[in-house]
Amino acid sequence: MLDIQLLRNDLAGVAARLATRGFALDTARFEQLEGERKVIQTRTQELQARRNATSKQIGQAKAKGEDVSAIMAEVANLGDELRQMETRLEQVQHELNAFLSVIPNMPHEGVPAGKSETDNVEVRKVGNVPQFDFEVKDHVSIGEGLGGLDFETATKISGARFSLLKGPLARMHRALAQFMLDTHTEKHGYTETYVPYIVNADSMRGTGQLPKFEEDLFRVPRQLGDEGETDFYLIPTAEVPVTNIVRDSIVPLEQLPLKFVAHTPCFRSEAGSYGRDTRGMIRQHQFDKVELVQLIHPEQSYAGLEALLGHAETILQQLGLHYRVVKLCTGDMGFSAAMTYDIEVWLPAQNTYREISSCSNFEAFQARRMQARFRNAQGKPELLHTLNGSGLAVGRTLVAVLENYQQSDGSVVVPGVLRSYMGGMEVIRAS
RNA sequence: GGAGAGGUGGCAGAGUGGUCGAAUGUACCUGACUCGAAAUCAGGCGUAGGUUUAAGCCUACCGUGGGUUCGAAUCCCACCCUCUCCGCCA
Repeated sequence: MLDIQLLRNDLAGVAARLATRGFALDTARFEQLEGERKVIQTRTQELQARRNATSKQIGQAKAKGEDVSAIMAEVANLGDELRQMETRLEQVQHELNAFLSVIPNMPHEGVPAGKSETDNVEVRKVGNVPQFDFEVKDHVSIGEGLGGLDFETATKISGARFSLLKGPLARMHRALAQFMLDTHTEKHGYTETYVPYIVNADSMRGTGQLPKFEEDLFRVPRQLGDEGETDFYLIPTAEVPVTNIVRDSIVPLEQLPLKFVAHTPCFRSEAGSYGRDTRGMIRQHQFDKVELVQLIHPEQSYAGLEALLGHAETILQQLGLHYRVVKLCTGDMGFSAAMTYDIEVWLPAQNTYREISSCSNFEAFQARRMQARFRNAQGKPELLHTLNGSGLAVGRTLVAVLENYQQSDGSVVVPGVLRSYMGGMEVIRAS
């Protein structure tokens, strides 16, 4: 959510910056709602003040045993108008809130302007494109050849866009997650967390998945008595439960930055992605991810983003995988982000780079929705900045390892850093 | 699932219809005393919003939402959460 004060003070400026990411801000609508709000709120508060003063008089008069019927008659007339005004004010504020909550974040000045992913800017390439002296297979062929990847059975059990891992591949999947967690906690100073995978709507609103992107989520209905039926949601990323740790709270200055890492499954409906990445485990309804989250002082958030990006990159470097970092352009960024870097790993079978991590600074956008604050040097509560990034997507990392470490005989070499997590196994061969 | 207790400021804890945004204690800040500290004394100390050049004035907030009333922390209803005991359970 943007700061409403910013819209009041510099509506044209906000509209201009939002336009760079392809969002047309309805300034006329805002001005109309704001104007209405102003008039109604002032009037409402005026009436409330009068009611309060009069009621106080009644109390005092009664205490002295005086007759209060005259004052009572006076205040009786107030009631109707006040009720009307209060109702109207509530409506207008709801409308304003709904209007604000679907406005995306403003891109940081350092974000390149552009319309789509073709306008993203490559920041760096790390490592080299691996060369093969045989025809490379994709991870599906490799995995099925090894007897460890079984989409047919997964489809029987659940349906499309699910996968089933067995044997050494399942173990490598676990090894990857362990390796990532250990690296981030031991080398990068993150606190490991175990969090709920099912969350309430408030948490989804806090990080910006709701109200705009409900169709991307899996919703879990629950019955609570007759009326109070509130639905749960499966998390689409650990960003949601982890960032919401600080929702509605004030963090002491000396505790910043808070750095959390969590390994969770992620659930996405993938509505609207029919026909895309249907082969393999690139795009699934359920996948594991190790997520990095930082809750940080506003002055440090951009330095923090670079650091967090580096933490994610470390994993790929340790695994010996070639990748590149791209800075997303204004038109390609997610709803809540002010700046985003994607890390794209090289997949030889597709002869291209594929996203394996996305690291963003949300500035105060999420914090404002969540009322996540810290106590600044002056002792006043101030909004935090929030950062998060994948460190990394486990399923896609497994894909990258299978494809980049394949050998001509169909076996796969286990990267050195994973071997201790796999009982010393050096090569995965067909059983 | 059954029975009971409870949710008030950073914390503890009063307050059961009127001057209560809320006693008191504690923590914290400022000042006095002191060489300094402790103790003591005095003062200050919630959040959000509106309005104003500003000082200020005003509004809302006592788990959440509704209701009764001229007036609600206080009364009524629903819900959420916490705790205790019993049952069940990984």
